[in-house]
Amino acid sequence: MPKAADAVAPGGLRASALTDDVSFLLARANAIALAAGNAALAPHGLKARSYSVLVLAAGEARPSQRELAEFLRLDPSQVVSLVDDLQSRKLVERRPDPSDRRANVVVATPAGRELIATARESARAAEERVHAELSSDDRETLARLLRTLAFPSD
Amino acid sequence: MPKAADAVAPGGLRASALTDDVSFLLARANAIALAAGNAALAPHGLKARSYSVLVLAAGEARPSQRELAEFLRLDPSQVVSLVDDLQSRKLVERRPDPSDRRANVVVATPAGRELIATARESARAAEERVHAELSSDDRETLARLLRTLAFPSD
DNA sequence: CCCAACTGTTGAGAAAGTCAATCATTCCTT
DNA sequence: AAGGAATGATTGACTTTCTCAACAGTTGGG
Repeated sequence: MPKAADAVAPGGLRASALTDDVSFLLARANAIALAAGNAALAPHGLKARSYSVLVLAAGEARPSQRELAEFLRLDPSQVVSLVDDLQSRKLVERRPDPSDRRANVVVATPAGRELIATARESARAAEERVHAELSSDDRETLARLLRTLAFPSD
Repeated sequence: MPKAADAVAPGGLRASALTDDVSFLLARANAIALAAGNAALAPHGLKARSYSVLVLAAGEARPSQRELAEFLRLDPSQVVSLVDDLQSRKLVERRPDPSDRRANVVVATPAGRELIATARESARAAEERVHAELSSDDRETLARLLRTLAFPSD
């Protein structure tokens, strides 16, 4: 049994109760990944948030703002300013949803798709750095497990 | 009744590019776990942040504020107000580090330990709800994989 | 014995999150 | 078909959290 006071200082907290707490590990891993992602996206004038919106707007799904809010777990008002910003930079357009005139469909412009293409590279490189110590199998199972947490009741 | 086109709308984003992005899954899973944790801790007058500090202060490690900041990935000034708050509620004490008079060691009071004992139950119950769809093995491997992300270079 | 580096603290400003109110539209009920 | 309830987007106010720079006291190496 190692004395409490011994290996305490530099990594002493590593043996703490929180190290077994999945929520804490989730928070810390997320903080690291987020910082790396934001740093990698900054040269493109994006953050993780705006990058996510842009990716979704460039996809097939034609999401409304409410759907973006739900998917990204943001307040609808946050989506407003996120889309405002992207739209003012001509990366994204608000189109009226033909089937519901209350809703806006958010679609990436050609410029937006162009930016995504290059930004995605930076994002991928950053993620690669963060996951450097995980095998390809590990990454796959991690993605699977996180998916069941992120989207319950499957 | 949903129309045919709505098959895309509600869950349409689930097939999006982000669903394979581990960083995004990390962010969303964390948001869910954090919300559940904060809700569960609120009745005890705690949030995830203050709970973490209290748990670490109640452990063996006798952390300094700088160590808390590093471990929790917070700015040192955030730790100041976090500890200020807990100290004002007599849950935690600042003790001068005998080996370095610049540093404070943060230690839980008996009242703090008492609170942790009950709060931990709520936290554990909340985590149980979040992880309901994961097997015990899955939780173990998830913890292991997250640990290598959260604490690189092991 | 200095000087650079480090700890905790304060304060200011930016960013992010929360919440209620409003308008236009749609859905439901009768 | 008309009414009212519910929904999507937006605004604005407010709180919380983040980020930084500056500063005093302390430490340790050259």
